[in-house]
Amino acid sequence: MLTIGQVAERSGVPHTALRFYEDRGLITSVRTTGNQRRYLRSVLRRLAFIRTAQRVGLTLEDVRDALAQLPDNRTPTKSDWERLSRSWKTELDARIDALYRLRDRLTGCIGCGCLSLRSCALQNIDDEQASHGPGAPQLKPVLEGGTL
Amino acid sequence: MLTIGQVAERSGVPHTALRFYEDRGLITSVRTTGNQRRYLRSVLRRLAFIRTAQRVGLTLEDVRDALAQLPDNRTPTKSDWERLSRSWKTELDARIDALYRLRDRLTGCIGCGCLSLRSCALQNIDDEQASHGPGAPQLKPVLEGGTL
DNA sequence: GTTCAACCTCGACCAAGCTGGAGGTCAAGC
DNA sequence: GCTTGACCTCCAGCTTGGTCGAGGTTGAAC
Repeated sequence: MLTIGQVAERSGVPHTALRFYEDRGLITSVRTTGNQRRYLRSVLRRLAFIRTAQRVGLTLEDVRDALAQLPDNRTPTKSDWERLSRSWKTELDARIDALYRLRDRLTGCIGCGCLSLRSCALQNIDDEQASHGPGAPQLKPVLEGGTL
Repeated sequence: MLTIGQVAERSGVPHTALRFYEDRGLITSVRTTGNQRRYLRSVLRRLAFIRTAQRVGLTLEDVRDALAQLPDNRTPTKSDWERLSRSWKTELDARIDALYRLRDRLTGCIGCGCLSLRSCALQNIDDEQASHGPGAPQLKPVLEGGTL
């Protein structure tokens, strides 16, 4: 069993954040008779998961919901993992796609020579939209990644 | 030139957010003699860029810094684009990698059968760490995506 | 020339994701 | 048994990324 200080040191997550995560139900601890927190080593894995997920733009609520699917005090079954994985895969795939589009639009734009606002496809997205006729909102699909 | 209402409708970005973005220097407008905002159509492209970037976890400050590299009132040169692209590519690549690892750990875990805490690699990351000896913090590389 | 939706500013407020301090307790070492 | 650093519980405050409402102005249409 690890103290909060040991977990903070090993995980690189400040003790203040550890209490905050516990408060929000992302991690759990047991208490000593003197009311101090003690953590299972498995909390380090959860913390790695949490921080990675956060770094790629998922909220703590997303993470909490995902982790809630994993049992705390029994061995996770195959279907535990399947449920967690299924629910995340779609979201992660969508984010990966969005990143690719963002990156490729940028690097692609170098390739195109991009010396003019008039001749660059990236520059002229909204002109294309305008040419579809006035009035109807056309940006939504763009925002979803269609033609950024 | 578009009014704030037209931009809001076409982009799907609330007018409150548009003023907020302008305040933070992410977009610009010109004013009518009566002090109302008018936008170039190119603001729609910027908004698409902003929302996509946000969705994948970049901050408005990241976006502002990137967009600041693009000239507002002249045609961007090839080197304008190269600079923007270079500075983002590394960051985007890193985020894409992190997402892949997160996703593959999850889906990979289904494949492994994962019926036991003892036999699952994902479950045992921290045990491996512990086996490197006590004391030294080992999670940082995990957090960076090394072994989640 | 009046109407009225759409616009303006400004400041309060919100939620998420924390940090830091005050004031007090625990526990391992001397 | 006393010290001292690590721990505890509040709770206030910070930053980011906005929203909402009050109170006033603009401008296109009738």
